[in-house]
Amino acid sequence: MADFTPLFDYIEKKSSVTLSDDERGLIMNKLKPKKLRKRQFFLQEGDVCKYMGFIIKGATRMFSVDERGHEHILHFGMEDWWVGDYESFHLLTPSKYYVEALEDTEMLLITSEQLNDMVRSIRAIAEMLESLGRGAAIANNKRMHAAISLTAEERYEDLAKTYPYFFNRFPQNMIASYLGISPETLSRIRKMALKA
Amino acid sequence: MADFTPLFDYIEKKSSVTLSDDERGLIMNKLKPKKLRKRQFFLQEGDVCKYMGFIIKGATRMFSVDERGHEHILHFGMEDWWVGDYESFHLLTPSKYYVEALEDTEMLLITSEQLNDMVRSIRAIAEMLESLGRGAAIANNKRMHAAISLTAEERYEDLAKTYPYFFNRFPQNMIASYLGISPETLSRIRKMALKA
DNA sequence: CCGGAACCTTGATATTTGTCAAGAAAAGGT
DNA sequence: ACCTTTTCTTGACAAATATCAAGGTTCCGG
Repeated sequence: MADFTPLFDYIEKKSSVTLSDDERGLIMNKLKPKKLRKRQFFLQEGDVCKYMGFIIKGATRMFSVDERGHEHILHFGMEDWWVGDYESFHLLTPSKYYVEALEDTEMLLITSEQLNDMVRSIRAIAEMLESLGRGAAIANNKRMHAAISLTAEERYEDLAKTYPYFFNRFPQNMIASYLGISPETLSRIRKMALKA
Repeated sequence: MADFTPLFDYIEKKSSVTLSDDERGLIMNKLKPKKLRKRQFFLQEGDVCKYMGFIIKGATRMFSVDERGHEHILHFGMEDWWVGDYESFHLLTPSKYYVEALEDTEMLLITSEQLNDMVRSIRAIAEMLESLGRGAAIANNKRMHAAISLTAEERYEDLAKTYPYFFNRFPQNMIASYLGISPETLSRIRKMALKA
């Protein structure tokens, strides 16, 4: 039996609405548990992202691979985050991304139709989505602003402040990829930062 | 008397819901027309962004200024776009950005409370916001992906495909700022592109 | 606990992009 | 149409970052 507690807590926190027992039951019927082993893929390039996943435990990365074979990490995922290619999920277009488990991961999956059902029937879900959308818009703006206005070093420092726990959890070469710089450059930046 | 037609059309298109005459009247009461002359500021750094503006006619840019005095354009705005600092608008925090008219501009302004009222009373508005949020999330992901994975030249080509009309409307140095590169680099990239 | 894989660092060098400065071209106001 | 301001281009040079290669760690599975 999967543990839905983190999801219930998350919905109530994001929506500031309490879930009834009926609603909890409904949610448990709609979301389907899924386990991924480390290195297993949740989504592969070219596939349609049929599910969004809520992470109960574990971590993921979403990345693309360019013509030269280089990987570019667009998002990490961890406990209490939703993962998946939002564009593909909503438009049903083939994804340009991979989503891969970085640790053994437990998720709860939902399809687009099921999500729409729940938005209609459960007020807390609708409000959670609004809140999620707002937060994402604000976070995206910040990250985009950093990308166009900061140097690699400043982006590193910004990330270290915003998501310090990334550094305990993800290998440095992936953090470099997330920042849009090479692993070597990140290594050198960190050496500088120690002295300063 | 301000012309609300573009806004009505926009709401109906985004929501796929038809507005009643009552709803149109309500909208006309809530949104307040505002004209900006070229170079006039809609928002200045340090101020709270009390209004979001829907552009009827004209164009704007939203930008920050760093310690070295360099400007970084995060967003352009033009007809049928909403402009303002979303973070400041929702959290009522001082903005880090300026929003400036690049042409004589006519907008319709709305406050956070008025928007909330309308979301509750007019279904089309709620759906428009959902659609807007979805579209913004998708566009943000694309732009962020471009920022971490493409070279300056590739980002230029991508922009030329996605928003070709930017080049007719905005000076090249601003487009460079939007791309996160120097005006000189953009000039050189364009020269290369002609030959290739 | 051993061996391989993944990860990190460092150096040398190449490439990309930024900076500064000057002049040319274009745009805008009166 | 003229003058001023803004914008664009070009060149020389500097700085930032990527690439390639090698060696040293650390981590993990058997």
